[in-house]
Amino acid sequence: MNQALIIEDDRNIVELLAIHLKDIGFEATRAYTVSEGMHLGLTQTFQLIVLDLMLPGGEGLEICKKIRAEGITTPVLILTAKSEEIDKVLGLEMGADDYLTKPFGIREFQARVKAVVRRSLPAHAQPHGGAVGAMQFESLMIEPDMRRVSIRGQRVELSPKEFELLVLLASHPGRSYDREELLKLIWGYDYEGMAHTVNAHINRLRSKIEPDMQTPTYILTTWGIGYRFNENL
Amino acid sequence: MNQALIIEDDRNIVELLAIHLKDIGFEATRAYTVSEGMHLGLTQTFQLIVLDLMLPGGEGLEICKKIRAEGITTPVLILTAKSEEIDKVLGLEMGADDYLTKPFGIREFQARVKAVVRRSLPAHAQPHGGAVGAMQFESLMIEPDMRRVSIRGQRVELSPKEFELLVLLASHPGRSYDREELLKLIWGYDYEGMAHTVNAHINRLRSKIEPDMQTPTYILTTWGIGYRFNENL
DNA sequence: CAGCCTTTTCACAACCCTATCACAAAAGCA
DNA sequence: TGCTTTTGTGATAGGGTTGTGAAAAGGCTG
Repeated sequence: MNQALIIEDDRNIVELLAIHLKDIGFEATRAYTVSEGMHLGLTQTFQLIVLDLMLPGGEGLEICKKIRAEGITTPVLILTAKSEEIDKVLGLEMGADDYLTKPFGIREFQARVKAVVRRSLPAHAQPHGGAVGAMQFESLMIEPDMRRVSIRGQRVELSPKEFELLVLLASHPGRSYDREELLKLIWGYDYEGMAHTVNAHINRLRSKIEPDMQTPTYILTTWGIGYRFNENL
Repeated sequence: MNQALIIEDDRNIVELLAIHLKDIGFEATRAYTVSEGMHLGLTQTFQLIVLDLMLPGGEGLEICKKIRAEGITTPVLILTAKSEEIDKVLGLEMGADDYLTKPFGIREFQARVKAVVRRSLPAHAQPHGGAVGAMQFESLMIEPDMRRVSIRGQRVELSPKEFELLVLLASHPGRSYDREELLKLIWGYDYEGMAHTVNAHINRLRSKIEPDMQTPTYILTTWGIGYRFNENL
């Protein structure tokens, strides 16, 4: 399994990241301070480093700089608070590969991790470009790469949230997600909204893709829990 | 598949180039130093060499010179920082076929690669006349090779950015590109401008090719994401 | 079958995103 | 160099999306 180094002082976030890194094939090593992170980063080998910029006891960027100075090319994904957007430039100049502003959605985190890691691999190890990951269920076609959803070849206009919900659910047919989980995954790990919001979005999504709203074909309700994508298609 | 040699010390750029060379049919061999590059360039056969001028441990141009001295005619595409424009003359005199200043847009990189490689092939291997790869959508005709766009046979004058945007979008109808992606592809891999800039260009482009600005025919908006070319034409 | 809890549906205000215009800076050209 | 075109960005108006309340409908439990 791939090794990831998380350098972040907020333990809740560390565990959250660790869990979702595991989903996509990473085992996480944890560092809660700059010195810890620096030490681990220089002495062990990782396929990914996740680095919080705002760390007590030192500027997070120093780690990035130092690691690059040592000739280590491990992809680095930087986490930064919203107000520090200026650091984007700085981060990329220091050798970071991508950055994410808090609070971010877990799905976006996973997507960015996959992207930077993919870039770090040699070209011949790349999965083929184009329509990778297209999914079809009866007359519903989902093409995440093109950001297109169509029914019987006819494109359906989905809002960002609707699209993300559909892709997430359709990626794991039969698995039920409760509303809190969906909020974490799509809205962000510390989103302060009501779970009820998810209902409204599912409702709007269904109205766009379901032939019959009374008896949904694709997005089913797991009563008392949340929603799932129909696994019998 | 064609073989390309990339000689460049920044690994991020190397991988970026490798990925996009693959798009246009090249398999990349990587060299991170002058000596590596020199050795590979002299001992293996490539259909393309991409060479960074600013390499640690030696003048990049030496590689070019040496290779040409050995009678190797592989097309060489030179990468150079903006301030070193003087080197253009020098590079071309040393036997380079084209050059590109950093940061460059991925699309431009691909276009230049295609151009130098095409020039290096014998005349009978050339694709036929100018209209190769022309695209027509209703009354809109796009001829990338001739850098010409026309509506009902009437030529439309597009600025460089407008033209590139149109060709890129029209090359993948139905696929949505977000603004950041367009900036990367057309403006350059580390362009630091605002995504909002894309809006302005799309707006100007539309005003030149769309019959009705209120309901665009060709360039559609993917709300919350970016733009796409109409796939139903 | 009644009561309670969950989900669905609808409406709407606040918010965010896009379209558009204007203008200054930058780049290209003569 | 001076002129023209292109380009980047701010400001603003308009439109779509989103979050939430409230009521209706549906399912579970005793």
